[in-house]
Amino acid sequence: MASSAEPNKGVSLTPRQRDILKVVVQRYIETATPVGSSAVQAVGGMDVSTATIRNELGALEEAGFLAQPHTSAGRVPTAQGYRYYVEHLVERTDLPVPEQRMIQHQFHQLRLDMDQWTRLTAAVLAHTARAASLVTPPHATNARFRHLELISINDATCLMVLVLQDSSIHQEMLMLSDVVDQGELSRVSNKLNALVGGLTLRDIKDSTHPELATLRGFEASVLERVLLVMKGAERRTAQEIYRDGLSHMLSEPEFADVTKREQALRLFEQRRLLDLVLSRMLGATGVQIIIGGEGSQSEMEDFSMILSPYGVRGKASGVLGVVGPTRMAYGRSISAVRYVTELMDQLIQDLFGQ
Amino acid sequence: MASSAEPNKGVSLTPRQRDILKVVVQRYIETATPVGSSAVQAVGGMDVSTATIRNELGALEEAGFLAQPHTSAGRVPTAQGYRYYVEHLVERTDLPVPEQRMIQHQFHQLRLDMDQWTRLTAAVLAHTARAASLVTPPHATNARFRHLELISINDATCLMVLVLQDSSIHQEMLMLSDVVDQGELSRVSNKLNALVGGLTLRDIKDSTHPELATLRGFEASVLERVLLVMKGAERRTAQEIYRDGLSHMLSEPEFADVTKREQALRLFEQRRLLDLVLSRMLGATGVQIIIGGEGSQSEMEDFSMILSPYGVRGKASGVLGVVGPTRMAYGRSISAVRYVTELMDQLIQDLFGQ
DNA sequence: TGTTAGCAGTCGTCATGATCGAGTGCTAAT
DNA sequence: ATTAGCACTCGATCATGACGACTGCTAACA
Repeated sequence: MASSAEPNKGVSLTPRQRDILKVVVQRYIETATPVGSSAVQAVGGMDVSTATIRNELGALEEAGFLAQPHTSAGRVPTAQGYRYYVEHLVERTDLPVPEQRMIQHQFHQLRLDMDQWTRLTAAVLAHTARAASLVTPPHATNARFRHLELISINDATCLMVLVLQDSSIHQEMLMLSDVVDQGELSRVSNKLNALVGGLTLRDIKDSTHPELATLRGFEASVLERVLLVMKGAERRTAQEIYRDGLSHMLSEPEFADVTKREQALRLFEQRRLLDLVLSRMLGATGVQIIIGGEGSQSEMEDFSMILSPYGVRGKASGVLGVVGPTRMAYGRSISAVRYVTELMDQLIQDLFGQ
Repeated sequence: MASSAEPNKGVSLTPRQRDILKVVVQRYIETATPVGSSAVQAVGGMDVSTATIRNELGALEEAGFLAQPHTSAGRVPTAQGYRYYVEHLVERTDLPVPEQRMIQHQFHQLRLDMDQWTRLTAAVLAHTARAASLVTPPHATNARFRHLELISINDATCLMVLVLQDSSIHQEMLMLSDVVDQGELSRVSNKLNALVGGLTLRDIKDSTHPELATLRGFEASVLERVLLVMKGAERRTAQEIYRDGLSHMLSEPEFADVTKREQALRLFEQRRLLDLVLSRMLGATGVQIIIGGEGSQSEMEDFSMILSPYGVRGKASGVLGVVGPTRMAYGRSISAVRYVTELMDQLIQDLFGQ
């Protein structure tokens, strides 16, 4: 299920230490306040004394799983502590069946286009995980030409609508150097449809079709633009990242602080960083958990992400997941991401599966 | 420029009172702290004593333009005070020319589709006004059929792509009851294109064309779906409201409070209320200023909006503007909204103008 | 009559300091 | 290995009082 950036060192925790670590993490996730030895005893139903627990807590801190904000405070999980928790300790529960039903219902209820569909996914995910969600629309990794339409807007402009095999739609305004009327536009688009219909970017470039080489000025420039768009469609994670549930994240107590809040908003509004992380996910398998921005920019230090690629690899796939503070409800979020991923896999399989 | 929900009663302020009110509002917008008599004297360069100013402040409070948070605090503008300010007192400056240049540059630099265009508008507006921005993509009030394309996805599904005259693109999945191959789909779309191309919703309904009445099962159901989509395109403010610059708003001091922050996020995330306000704007002319949610839901009590319709009325128009706390920088925001509106008017005129 | 100086009074803000208690680590006994 | 006990640390809370930013009012003044 989870990636492991670091192999968690030569750690071998005793069963009791694992119990204690689990209680500390769960309790801290719940209350957002440092967890002391007596709380562990009470909540965890331990039948050892607080002193023993204190010793164990000390050991866990020594090993790097816990930290103390200040001398007389309880313990707080470190990134490594969370990592161990999600890998070995968290219970992998399924979403309650009624909730599954409700979600399925929402998807089947509406006839949707891809964008609305993606938006709905983001909303459902945010609501279910009670966290901020991210979803990229599904798209193919190999752009394959499906259909081109050129529509005259005015004397100097036309609208180019390009549909790819993954049913993604790309539109662009074309500035014309000469006046070209709709009849001519239709002729050009028909010709190109016939010539490159069903081909991938590579196919087109490698094509030895005699007519391709002899395209005239305007036709050639349209094709060039088409190739550019197809290239863009392959490279980009997505035209847009759909987001929802920001309010869930910002009502967490860690964001009472102004600077923390601004950090969160920057992370969420700037496309740059998200693009980076999400596009990396496209190559992965299964639910990935990134804690404290492991490996990537320091801007994500205090955030965790639970992400998963979805769809049919190559044909129509995207990434979905949730973001939150490192102290996020991993259990619930993982369940939600996993379930929604499976659902999307299913839906896309039905549409694009061979 | 501005709408006036209330005709500002029988108010006649003396010149001095207007000066003082102006200083109080400007100063409060700047510092977010109540403004006292001595501050008015210092900032406003008044050559009367603080005592006199106090008298005037009392009068302004009496008249409903100012309020006191508590006995020994300075004055704070009321909604009515802001209203008077934006109607009579605010200086209508233009955006500095270098800034205008930068904005123009951004728009001309990129070849864009409508959605990217709208997104850029939101970003520019947020950045210029240093506030949260809202933009709806331009669309025609009378949906006019332009082009239909049906694309087979699999045996039971096809993708319907509908382009309207305003160059808005609408896509939808169609579930087929029978297997229909691409050839048949093309035949149907060609037929419909020929039949209803260039017509409005009304035209189509009123049409007496003999072939329209004799459409068979599948063809009829496609047309029906087309009409549904066109209807939807007319009614909705927009498929999507583009938002940006939320971080600007949330870093205002009034949103340090958790409940205020959640109120802001609800306002921004929920489409319902925004839809309502924005669609009302489509019928208006010029920059509209809504202070403290005047007239509408109480959920907007502490917020102001500066909105403006843009585009070519009927052919391709939308709404853009900014949102902020009632204590927002009206001057700058108004300039920004006005300038961006003019720019968009220009751009759309170039594209769709007769 | 409009303006102003002066003054008593209100009330939030801030720094101070005492108290409380949650939680620790250590030690010595079991 | 576990545990009871204890001294200690340190943030959170709260009352206190000084401060000062305001006010409104009154009485004198131009």
